[in-house]
Amino acid sequence: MYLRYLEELDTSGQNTASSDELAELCHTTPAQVRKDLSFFGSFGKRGLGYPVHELTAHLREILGLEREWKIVIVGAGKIGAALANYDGFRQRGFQVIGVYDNSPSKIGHSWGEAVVRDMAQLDADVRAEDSVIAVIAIPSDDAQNVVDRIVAAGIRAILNFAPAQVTVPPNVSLKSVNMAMELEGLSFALTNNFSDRGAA
Amino acid sequence: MYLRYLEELDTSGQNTASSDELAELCHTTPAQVRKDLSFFGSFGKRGLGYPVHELTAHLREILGLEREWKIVIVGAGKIGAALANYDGFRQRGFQVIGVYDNSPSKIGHSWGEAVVRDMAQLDADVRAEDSVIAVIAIPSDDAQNVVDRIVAAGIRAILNFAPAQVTVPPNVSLKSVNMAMELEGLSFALTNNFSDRGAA
DNA sequence: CTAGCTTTGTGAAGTATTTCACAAGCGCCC
DNA sequence: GGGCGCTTGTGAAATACTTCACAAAGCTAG
Repeated sequence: MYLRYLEELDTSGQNTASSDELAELCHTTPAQVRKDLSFFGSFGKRGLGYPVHELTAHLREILGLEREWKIVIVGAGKIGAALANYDGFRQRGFQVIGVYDNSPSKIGHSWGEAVVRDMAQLDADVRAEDSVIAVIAIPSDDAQNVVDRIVAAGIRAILNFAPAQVTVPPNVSLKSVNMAMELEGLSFALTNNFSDRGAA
Repeated sequence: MYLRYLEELDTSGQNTASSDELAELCHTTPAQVRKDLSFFGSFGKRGLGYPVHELTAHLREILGLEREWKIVIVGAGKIGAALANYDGFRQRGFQVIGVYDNSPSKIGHSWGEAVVRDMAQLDADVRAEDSVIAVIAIPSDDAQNVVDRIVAAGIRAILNFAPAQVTVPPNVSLKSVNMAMELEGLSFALTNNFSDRGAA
């Protein structure tokens, strides 16, 4: 989140940003900002603040964003199609290199710029590439099977949109986005007057 | 998350579940399960575990899911269209009652079952309904404007898919899903061998 | 070069969350 | 009905996270 705002400040031409300023942007406290950043190093200048451009570069390095990441989308249903054409990924430097499905009615069909390929090909395609993140957008029932398969194909990071809790070996990173669960969280907040100021 | 697994156990006919069992399903610890549930009441029976069916009902009540929630999707772009037709919402009992956009080329166009209506109508439509959650699926630039507008229209809960940090008054609940940020989290995990076992 | 204003980096203090560990309750069997 | 095995609910201990507060710098101006 810091990176996002720093990039904004950078393009707007601002040279330095204080922890106060970053805190306000990120809805947190100056002390929090300083502790967070100090975990990775000592980037600021006392009396001045943090050098926006340099800190941006440092954070990109820390996050591993210097490397070019590629994405394969698994599942060419509604969500998969939307993600395949979602500009946000490209804008943040993630390149969608393929969309896969195992339904014959979808294979070969082209969606936007991407052509849907057979799941069976995913293995080979992924082994050829390095630095691939898989985005799972398939029905819950198949989720674990497909995940096991792409893990076997050598994928080390998965972003899961299937509303199912999938399990991966400890050397694989997994993040899940469960939209219905988010809605249920909002339902709870409303019902109990919590006014959940949810994370980014 | 407990609710999700309890429903599964319930349909599979299991009558009781111990904290050990729930912990394993949810990738947490038995003590955590017991503390979490005890916050809301004393649902279990010592020596036996938790009554699956009853606890399911309790959790649904706690989460406010007895009420029927309605959803309006704001933005008929790729993400909006996908969400409008996403079955997961319906499956979890959320009813999509409208899709809105302000681009004339999209208004009137029907997407799946929903017809895209003019944003200008949203005010009136929402005031007529109670228990509406807005799902924001528009470009970042407009996000804050649109959010201000629907808040003014009386919406009290927002699920934001725009990759922008929006601000809402304290009596409004907001959750944001930022897909690019999730990917960057995975990038960090991979680059630093963290093997992030991300939340649901 | 010093005084004064600003802002970082960081131990220490203060909160919050998680885990431990065990008494108390429940069901079952004899 | 009493003993036994199991599992909850919960204070207390342990751990994690956030905030405080202040010394150590840097910048500016005179």
